[in-house]
Amino acid sequence: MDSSWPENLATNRENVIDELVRGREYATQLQFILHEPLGDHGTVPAEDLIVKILRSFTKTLSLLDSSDSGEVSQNPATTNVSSPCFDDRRSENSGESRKSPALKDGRGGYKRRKTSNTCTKVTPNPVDDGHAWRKYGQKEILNAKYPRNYFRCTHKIDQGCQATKQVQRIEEDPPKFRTIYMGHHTCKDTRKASHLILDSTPRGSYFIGFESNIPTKHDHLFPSIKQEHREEIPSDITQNHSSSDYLFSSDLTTFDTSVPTTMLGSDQGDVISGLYSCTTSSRSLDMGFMVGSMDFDNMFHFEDDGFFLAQS
DNA sequence: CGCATTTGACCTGA
DNA sequence: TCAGGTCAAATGCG
Repeated sequence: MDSSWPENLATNRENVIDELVRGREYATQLQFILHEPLGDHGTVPAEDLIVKILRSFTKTLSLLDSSDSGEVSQNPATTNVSSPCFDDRRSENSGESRKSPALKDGRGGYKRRKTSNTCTKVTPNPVDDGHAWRKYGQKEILNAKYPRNYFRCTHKIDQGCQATKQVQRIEEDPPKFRTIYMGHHTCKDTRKASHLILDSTPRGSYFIGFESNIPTKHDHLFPSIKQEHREEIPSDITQNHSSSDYLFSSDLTTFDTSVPTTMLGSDQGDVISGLYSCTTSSRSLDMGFMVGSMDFDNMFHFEDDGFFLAQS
């Protein structure tokens, strides 16, 4: 971020902050209600709050959109910042556009995605985002020491989930892995939600847990991913920072808050920006929140032009 | 036997 | 033209 937001953006920025603060308040109220679901709040107020929260986010996004935040996307893809998280490129649907009739083996024929709408994350070890991934390719990259690994959601076939990610080791000594998320999970991966709920609920607190810093031996690079499913979140999540990382990024993101909500605005923002560089050029925010025992990721999806309730 | 990974071929965008 | 992204046959593993 360079410190120079255009002046006319200053107001916009204030508005954005204002909206975010408001949204946070709504979320806090909602959290309160969720803790007493049987109270006299009933479900209607909760839904009402949800609507307000969504509206707040929408407004924020549109503000950001209008200001065309020049702060982000100037980062090259090689940094840990990248363009928007939500990936609408999937409309082209890589696999389905195989057309070339004269294919040997019937291979190839896909539409290569453009490098847009991705969310990049750099971590000390391959991440587990709670989703099930299946490796579908590996490629040596020019000028890169390590090959890049390509993963798609395991539910691509059965649920048509279009989420993919690329994982590449970028450093050896302090091990560093760059994970690029693309696409949007449309699958219902109940595993993630249930784990998160189970793990976090008892604590009753909130906190953003990201990377598991448990040093893994990358004997084969992505032990966790290889299993292609579930790295469970160890139940001793308290003593270790939560082991799975719960991203703040497109879809793979789950916001595991475990810090008092009052902290949400400031400190965690730093944490987030340190690990993730998901850019939200507005339209592409897709975050999942863990509030109390509720996984927002299962409730909302942030779509291109707003949000919609995905039900719960 | 079913499913995941490996790996070389193929295709596309720059 | 080439680097990168994806496909799918072959292979391995549980």
